[in-house]
Amino acid sequence: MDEAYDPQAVEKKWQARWRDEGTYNVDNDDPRPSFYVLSMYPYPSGPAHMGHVRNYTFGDLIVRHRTMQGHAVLSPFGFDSFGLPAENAAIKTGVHPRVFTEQRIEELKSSVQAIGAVYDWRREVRSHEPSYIKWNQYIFLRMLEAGLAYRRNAPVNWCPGCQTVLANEQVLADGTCERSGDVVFKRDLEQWFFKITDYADELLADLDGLEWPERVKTMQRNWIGRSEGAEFDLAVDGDPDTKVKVFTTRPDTSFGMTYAVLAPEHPLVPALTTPDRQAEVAAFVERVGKESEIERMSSEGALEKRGVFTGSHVVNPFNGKPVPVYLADYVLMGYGTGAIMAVPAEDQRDWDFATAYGLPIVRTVQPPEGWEGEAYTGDGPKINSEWLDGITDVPTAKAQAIEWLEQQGIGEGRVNYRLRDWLVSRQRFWGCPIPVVYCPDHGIVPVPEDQLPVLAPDDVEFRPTGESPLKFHEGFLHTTCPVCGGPAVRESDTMDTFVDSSWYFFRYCDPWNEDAPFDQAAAAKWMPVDQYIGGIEHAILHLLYARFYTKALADLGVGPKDVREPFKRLFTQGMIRLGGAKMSKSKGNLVAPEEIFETQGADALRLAHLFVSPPGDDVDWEAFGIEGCFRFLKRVWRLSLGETVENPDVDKAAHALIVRVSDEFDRWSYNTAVASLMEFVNLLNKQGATAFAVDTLLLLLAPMTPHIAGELWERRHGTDIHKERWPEADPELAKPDSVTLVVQVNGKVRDRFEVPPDIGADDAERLALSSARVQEHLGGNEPRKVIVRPPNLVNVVA
RNA sequence: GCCCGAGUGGCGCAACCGGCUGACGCGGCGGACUCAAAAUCCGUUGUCCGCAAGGACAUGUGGGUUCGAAUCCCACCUCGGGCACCA
Repeated sequence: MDEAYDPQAVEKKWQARWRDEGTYNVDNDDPRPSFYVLSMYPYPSGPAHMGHVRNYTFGDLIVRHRTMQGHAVLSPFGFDSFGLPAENAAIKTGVHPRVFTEQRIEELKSSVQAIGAVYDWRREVRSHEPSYIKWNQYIFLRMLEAGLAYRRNAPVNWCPGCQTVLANEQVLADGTCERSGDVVFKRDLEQWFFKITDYADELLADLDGLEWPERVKTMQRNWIGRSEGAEFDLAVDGDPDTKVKVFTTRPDTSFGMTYAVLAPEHPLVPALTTPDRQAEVAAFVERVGKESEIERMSSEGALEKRGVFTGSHVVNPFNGKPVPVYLADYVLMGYGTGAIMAVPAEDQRDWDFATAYGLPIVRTVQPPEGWEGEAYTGDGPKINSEWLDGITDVPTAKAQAIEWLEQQGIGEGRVNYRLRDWLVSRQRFWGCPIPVVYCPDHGIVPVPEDQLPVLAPDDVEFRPTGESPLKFHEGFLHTTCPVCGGPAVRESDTMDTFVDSSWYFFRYCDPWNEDAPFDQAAAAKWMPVDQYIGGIEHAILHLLYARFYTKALADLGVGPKDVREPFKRLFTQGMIRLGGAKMSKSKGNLVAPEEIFETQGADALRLAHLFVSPPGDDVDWEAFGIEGCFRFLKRVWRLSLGETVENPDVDKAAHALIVRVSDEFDRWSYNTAVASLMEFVNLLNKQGATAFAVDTLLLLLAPMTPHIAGELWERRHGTDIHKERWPEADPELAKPDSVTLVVQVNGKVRDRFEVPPDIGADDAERLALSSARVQEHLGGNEPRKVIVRPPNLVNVVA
């Protein structure tokens, strides 16, 4: 009994057992009801940090809890093992990215196991392995075949110092290259895209059915950015065959159009520029072309410098009046039609521009009485709008304007999205090669399926040029055309690593499959993921791409037809800070989980993560009550191995505890669940521990602190607690014998009574009025009113 | 600027449906054990007044609804996050 709690010994023993026994392996024909729990697969960056620990603690708790509840729980793990850091390391040290990456994987894997988190390791997936690359490429080709993957010329970030394209993430906030410090500018290049915009509407609509945090759904809605409006033609004044197409969300305001604006890159700019405006327009277009995205998007800067008059006019089809055509840097070629009608009275930005350039302002919506603002964007009756006048609300006017455009045959109702197609090609080595070749005679030719995977060669040289070594590897580059057998060139770009992470959760269902990315029936058994867990930083990119992929796979016949959303429930955990700052390697303020494993142990650390705050909140490491949790576990240890007593009151409390903690687990209220267990241990220390109480305590602790729970249960019973069922309370015993009746006078607590839970209203009132303290506060007067809420409260109103 | 979210002891937080504010833990204070320390255990701990019994005041600020508000409504302040020329 005097043996002290030794977390290191206990944790090592149980981790080895789970690994060797495969306790949490689960087969695809498991008859129990299935449940899929998944933590986002990590980029392997070395040993786990506190963020990982937090993530995997919640995931593991759910895996173990659901298993105890009788589910077959799929809990796989893998690695997002392609990516830039490994390539940068290769350039610096000459070590091949694979060697570098696999070392990091082993480090991360071993510290994930040291947390005590359990997975079916037979299903491990690593995105850099040929078996994954093959099916990643296969899906790409299916996308290509279906027209969902395409190649086109697009403006991308170009760094002149590195002589290469950069990902958006590599461009710093000030518009410079993170590596060379050069100013990045836009350059047109042939790139591969996925047609995610085909799914814009479905991606938006299906958000409604997901049990995700509202803010993540809102972020996705904003990102997709659906707007309804109309598209119509403006004929050029004096040249009616040339038309400028504009998009607007407010066709009802068209009578108030006093000018039109084109993006500087708009193809009609040369045709619309009159000879006398030539020099000024050319200078403006050149200047905007040289501006970084940051400068251009900045709302600072004098409006007078942000536009230029072309010299031409277009005709407003609504009233036949000509209006001047300007160029402005704030009109973007990539959205809508790259041209707008400007209605300064109902759009603040147009108002500002019109004011700066002395252009007229005509209101078409009557602002409310006392309106003192400038542009009015609210609802109201139409004015100055001929046949729209008299309509009292904007939506009706909008619909009529669209109807008119369609009747006239010059425009139509139209929906636009902010969402752009997904640029997936990267000029990098350490990624999944794009499996196509370019033939002089046959153009883009997919690599035949039986030649997959296309693997990058190992004998490459990593040079600090910023360019992919694949581009210089003659043996890789030169191949033959699968169609004609003639000489052809391989694509040397690789895929964005977000492609890898867009379907790995399907592969986990059937990672052994050699004939397909995964078997449909296996995927249908587990998918969608019942509980997905990860960081909020993936709120848009990964989660949107994975949703797109799931829909596309279903439509391609690769995925199960009915699985159109990958993640039914999503939980995003908070960030870990230290002294207010975000915890990160670069800031050097990392607390290594190893330090805790070697002292208080993984169980104490897990418990501290659960206890410190509600799971979704950001937490500060300084707030962690790791000592208190360690102390608590030591008490549990002593209590469980000590003498037990008989005490029906304590057994009763244990039944109540089961009800309470089960409810707290269901509500993700893990911090209060820990508090409940601590309170219970305090009770056992005072009133003595019964055998049932200790067993209950250990069962409830098992998902949270699995090592110590396993050890103590084994010492008490010789069996494995992790094969036990989650306890169930006897509802009769869980009911309290008495409750506290609070007696208030005028809403202030003046007395308390212990009463039976089924006390009647009359008895409660009588008891309350019998209180000397209540009578004192009544001062001899009759109460004006008595509110009775048995069995908890009586409020006497004096 | 717009859209979310949050403000409760010295600190992390709890109070689930409008009904005992501060559970649980950290920290502090006092004590036991010890030559001493660590570990462990016990007590105490919102503020103010009072010897005490007790009382008053307390959930960012100001109003409101209600027998009763941390909780609901209105206005404002502060902090955190997201979006930000998207026509």
